[in-house]
Amino acid sequence: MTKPESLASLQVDHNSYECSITTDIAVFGYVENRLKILLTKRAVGKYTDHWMLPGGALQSNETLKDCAHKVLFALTGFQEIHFEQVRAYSDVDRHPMKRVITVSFYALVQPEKHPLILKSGVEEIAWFDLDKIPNNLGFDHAEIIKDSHLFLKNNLKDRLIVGELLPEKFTLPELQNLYENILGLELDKRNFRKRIFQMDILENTGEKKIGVKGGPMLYAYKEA
Amino acid sequence: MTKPESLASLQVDHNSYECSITTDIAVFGYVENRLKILLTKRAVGKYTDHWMLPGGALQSNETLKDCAHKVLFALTGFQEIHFEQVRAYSDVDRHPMKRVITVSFYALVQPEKHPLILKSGVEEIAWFDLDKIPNNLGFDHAEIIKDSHLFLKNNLKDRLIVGELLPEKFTLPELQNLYENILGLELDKRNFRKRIFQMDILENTGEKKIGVKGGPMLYAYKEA
DNA sequence: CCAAAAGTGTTACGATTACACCCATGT
DNA sequence: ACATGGGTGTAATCGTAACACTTTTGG
Repeated sequence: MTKPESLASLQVDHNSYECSITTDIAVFGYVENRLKILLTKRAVGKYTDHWMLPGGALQSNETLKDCAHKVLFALTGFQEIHFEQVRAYSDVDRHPMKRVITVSFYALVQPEKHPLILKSGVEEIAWFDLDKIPNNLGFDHAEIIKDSHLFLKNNLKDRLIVGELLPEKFTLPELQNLYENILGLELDKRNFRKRIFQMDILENTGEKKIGVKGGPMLYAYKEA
Repeated sequence: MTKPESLASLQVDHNSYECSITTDIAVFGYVENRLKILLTKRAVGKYTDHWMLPGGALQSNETLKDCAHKVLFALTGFQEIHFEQVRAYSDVDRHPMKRVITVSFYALVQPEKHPLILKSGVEEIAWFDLDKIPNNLGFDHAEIIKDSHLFLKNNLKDRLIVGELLPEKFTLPELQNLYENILGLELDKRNFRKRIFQMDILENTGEKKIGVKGGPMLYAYKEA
């Protein structure tokens, strides 16, 4: 015999338990030859004196991805960013005020294209080196960052989703340094070039980057 | 100037929008030398005449994983199953009655250890061959199954998480067949054995499986 | 002109693939 | 006894990793 009340609770109806949902976004950027993550201090709420990921509440008329777009725009002004869902976090006590479940996303942006401005409700905003993250982040955001970084690493193995992190035209040493930053290891120059060229995704622009010794060629992603 | 109302809505407080949450579970099993998935027909609710994944509503005092355990136990009696989170689904109209977000999990079980019984609230329950899934599943469960199967395939590449799908002692041809079913391709017998033995995770029990021609050796996962 | 960084090929190694016969068992 | 499936090794190929010098440019 199964308890009838436990079965009733399985079913979604108008009396079902409901819960607030947020999205938190791990935005990675590549600044000063280092992979960074975007953190904010918020003007209101519980964790006003803690750095945390941009994040905010889901509304009734939007998907989680919509919500991520909205939230990031409201807190940073960033628009037309590509997101990938990472996972959901549901510890009962993860939010100090009430039960809140969060779904995390990651995004890759070029900081040069997206200057940091203080939107209202945001007290501070800054890029943090991945190994210099404050150790008193709000909520479970340290764990979310760890998971998102791992996700990014794993995605790098297969595809080359790094486009968003670099300017339109970039040099191969810049791309290699980015890979090394994401993966946290050093790569052989010649083998790296071989691999990238084999992928057949870059186009030599014919231009050289000036102001850099050696005069490296500038590449861009192929059309089509 | 940012609109103040959009910012207010970001913050989680006592007036925040709340929404029902469910977990749906893709339970894979290995029956009659085929990889299968467990589907149910429910006695109540919107989709009574559709097959669907076991799933149910999150309560206030449980994590998503807790919920998955509870739901699967209530609908099948299965206990002590290992779950992995796959992803969240949040289309606004994915549930016909009201807004419901679901987080999917996958699990691997041995059907022999978990005979199918009809628990109350369940009208039918059965293992379905992955390529013979009814085409009118409830909700977005077809998509969830597709994603979960992909997740399983990808996990197989690295680790050997297949333990739960086989009895304690099994033969190498059985293991190979399982791999072939999950991956959907044929593997070379000798190369497969080489790979598995290199992993150094199996222990030869010294016994032979009887009732099978050729007299195959039985293996078990190593301790420690 | 010197220092610093970019660019370029080849070889060695390990991993993966392809492939065919004998042996053990159940019927 | 025979048919069915289990078990075994080697050679060829491919992908990956190791490695040093020349060229270009800025200072």
